[in-house]
Amino acid sequence: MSRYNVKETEAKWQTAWEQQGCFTAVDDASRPKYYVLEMFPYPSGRIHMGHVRNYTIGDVIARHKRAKGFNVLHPMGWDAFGLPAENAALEKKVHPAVWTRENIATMRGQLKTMGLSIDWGRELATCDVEYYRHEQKMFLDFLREGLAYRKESWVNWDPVDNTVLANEQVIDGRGWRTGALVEKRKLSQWFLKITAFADELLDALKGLDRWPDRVRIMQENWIGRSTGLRFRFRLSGRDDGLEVFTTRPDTLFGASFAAISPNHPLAQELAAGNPVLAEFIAECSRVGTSEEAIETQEKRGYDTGLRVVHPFDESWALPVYVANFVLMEYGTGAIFGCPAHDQRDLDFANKYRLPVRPVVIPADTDPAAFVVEGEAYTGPGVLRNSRFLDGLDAESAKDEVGRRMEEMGQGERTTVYRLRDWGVSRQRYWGCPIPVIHCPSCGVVPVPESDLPVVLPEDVTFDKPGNPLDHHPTWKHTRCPTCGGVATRETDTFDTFIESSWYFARFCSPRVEDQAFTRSSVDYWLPVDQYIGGIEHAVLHLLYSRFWTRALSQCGYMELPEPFAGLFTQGMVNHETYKDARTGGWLSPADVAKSESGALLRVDDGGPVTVGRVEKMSKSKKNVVDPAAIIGTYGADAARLFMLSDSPPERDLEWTEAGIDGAWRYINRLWRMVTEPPVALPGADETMTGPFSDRGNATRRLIHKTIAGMSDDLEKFRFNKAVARIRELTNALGEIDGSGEGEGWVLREGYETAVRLIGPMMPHLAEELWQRLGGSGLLADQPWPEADPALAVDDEITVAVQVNGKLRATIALPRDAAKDVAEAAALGDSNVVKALDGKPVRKVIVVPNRVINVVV
RNA sequence: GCCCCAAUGGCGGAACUGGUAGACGCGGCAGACUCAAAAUCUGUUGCCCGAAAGGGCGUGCUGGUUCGAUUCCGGCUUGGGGCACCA
Repeated sequence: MSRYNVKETEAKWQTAWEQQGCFTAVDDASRPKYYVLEMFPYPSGRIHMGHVRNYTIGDVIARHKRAKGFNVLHPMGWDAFGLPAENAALEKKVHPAVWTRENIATMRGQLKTMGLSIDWGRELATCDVEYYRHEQKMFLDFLREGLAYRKESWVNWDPVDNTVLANEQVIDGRGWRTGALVEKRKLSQWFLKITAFADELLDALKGLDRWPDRVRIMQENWIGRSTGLRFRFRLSGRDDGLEVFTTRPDTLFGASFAAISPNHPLAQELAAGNPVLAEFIAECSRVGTSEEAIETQEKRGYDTGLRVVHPFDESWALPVYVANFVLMEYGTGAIFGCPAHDQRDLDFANKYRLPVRPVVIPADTDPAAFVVEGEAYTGPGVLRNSRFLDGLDAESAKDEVGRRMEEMGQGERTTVYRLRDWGVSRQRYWGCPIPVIHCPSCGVVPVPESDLPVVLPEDVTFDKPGNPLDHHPTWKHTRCPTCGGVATRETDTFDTFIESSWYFARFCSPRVEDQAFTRSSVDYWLPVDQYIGGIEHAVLHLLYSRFWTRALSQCGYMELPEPFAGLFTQGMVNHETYKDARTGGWLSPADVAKSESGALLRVDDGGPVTVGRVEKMSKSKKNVVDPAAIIGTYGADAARLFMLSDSPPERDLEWTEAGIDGAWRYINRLWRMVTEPPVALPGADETMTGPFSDRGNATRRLIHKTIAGMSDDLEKFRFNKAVARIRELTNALGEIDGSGEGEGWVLREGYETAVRLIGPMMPHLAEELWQRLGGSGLLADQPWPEADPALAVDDEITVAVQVNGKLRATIALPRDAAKDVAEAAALGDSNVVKALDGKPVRKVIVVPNRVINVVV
């Protein structure tokens, strides 16, 4: 029995594909294109199982589309700027550039062992000046178009390290390295006007019909377009007013307080003369900048003593609080609180003993008996206790209040968005320099295009906290392009989401030097036909890319409404967790083995191990399996097969030893089957002739059903079903010993089909078997098999017969049998007669080719 | 806190648009081959009653719509993703 030599075989075909330039994409307007793109990896050091899953899925699609005749673009690059490289610099004393480039070299080598059909000639890294110089130009164009501007905004500040912290570096309100209480600081920063496209970004979601619904819903909610009323309260005892925004003007007569954000100018003004309020605002600023931190904290407020006058009742005053749950970024930074109909307002009112007055009463409820205590009522209803609104439904009441406010000139109906402009300044080293100069006399001056690129200097040190660009002896010192005087460069760098907002376009012409991409290449290749990545990018990365595409189009770079026509979001790769039963410390799967009794023990000292939950593979829980080790042992095809088997790709997948073993066994089974057939196969160049044994005919039906089914499965990303189907076919082919009439032919057809169908999933094994079956050329260049429609459907169908919805029998009927024929056959079945027990038949429902339900 | 998603045998999952629940795989059990083991192959395997034929129950919980619900609707529970400076 010969053995399948994975190592040799996989290396052999990888070399063959590379030498023949199989996957090199060439612009060719005469052919239909297909652009497959997986989200490019951050070069963290080594590839992980999430990458293996992502790139396996993408490669199956790319190879399938190639076989279907498309001109496929399938590139790879590196999202190479970012925080981890700077952390490595601090922790391991290695320069971010060195660390990043070494990681890229390692990961490129690892990816190449996966046998992906990638055009490596288009590889790019975003930390290379050849890449980021173009986004500096784009930024200057955005500036010119009014899409970029400066404003003050808040950052997390570590007062010990004197450093700006990312949200993930703030743990329970403290800096991750120093443990110091984090403060909020105001800095002048660059913003991109994504809100200018809010309506477009929202409305265009409808057209993204090959995106998952949940991603579209998440983006819709993120943009958060809502219509409401902006109006002005009169402040008693003051000349100015307080402008608030509400989406519930109907509840105005249920108001019991007004609240402003701690960052509201009025709060700042009052704090100047009020140390207690100043302290309260300072406390609020100690919570981080993230919305999560703000929304989950206990709702607290400070009564300013100010009162606002109810717009429809001069004698009605409401207290004004500074409240920690009011966001300055949304609406006007001030609200009125109606506790009965808003949960946050109710929690607040209960804490500060403010009145709770229901004004929207659900239909069929006695208004006198309707009380709101712990839970706010946010459903529909009829207005009560609301003077001129009484009796109206909530929607009409909103209109009525809006109309009257507009009449009085005290407010206006308006649309607001939850979406905020995109802050792109980062006080970090390892990123693209922002191409502006600060001049003491001219202010902020853009770097002239002729002076681009602004190159990130690599001769920096990390011995002091803060941004190394600030400490660099010469880099930031320059001359003002306008007046020629002494000036300094901006030392902030761009948010790394910028690099990932246009890399898909750069892949279209990655080597062009004087522009970001050629117009003809993006006109041909874009949009990306199928984009694949994790659901964690559902909002930010995808929304920024959609914005960037529009901004580039506005600046004349291209004419493209949407960057990604199709999107697929894959699930995570999980693994069981293990702990040392004595110390409670996490153990890696490699440190744990099953004993003869079946218990899990430590490999090194035989100590007891407790098994924890199945969780996302993470370094902190040590439940990681290294893909390189798996590929080294079982080969890329086994790893790829396991990634596609069992779990549907959008769901989480649990990595198990048993699963990879199963994939490995299947590969060897297929190898043996094709290389050691039970009878000599007819030659590859002979023409197939019948007749065939009954078993042969049945198998041929299955072969063609498998082609049809698998083609459909691949189009719909049902890779787990595709794997099940190919296994079913393999099982059936294994039943044939070749003794029946024409069975040699059936085996040849079956083996060839199976090999071609597994091509996208297990390309190395498929290529090797294709060669051994005498196939011509590379399998990678072969067209996808076509199903014979006459063989792909059954003539006879098993139909279920139910009595009152319960299954009582199954009967065999010809395909598409007439209703009366089906009904007669069903009623004649002995089990059905028995179940009917002589009762009169009231109705018979016949669903052709599926079910017959007899109702008695 | 807010937004989004998921839940089916011992396990991963299948079931097309509301029409035979459990395809395919893993694991288990029994057998073949072997001195033995591994590998491989064959049979069997949702749970309960039954010798069998067959019957009852069963898709996280709970209520509804329907001739018929894993699938649609209402209310929960548990787990996961995102929340604007992780990528």
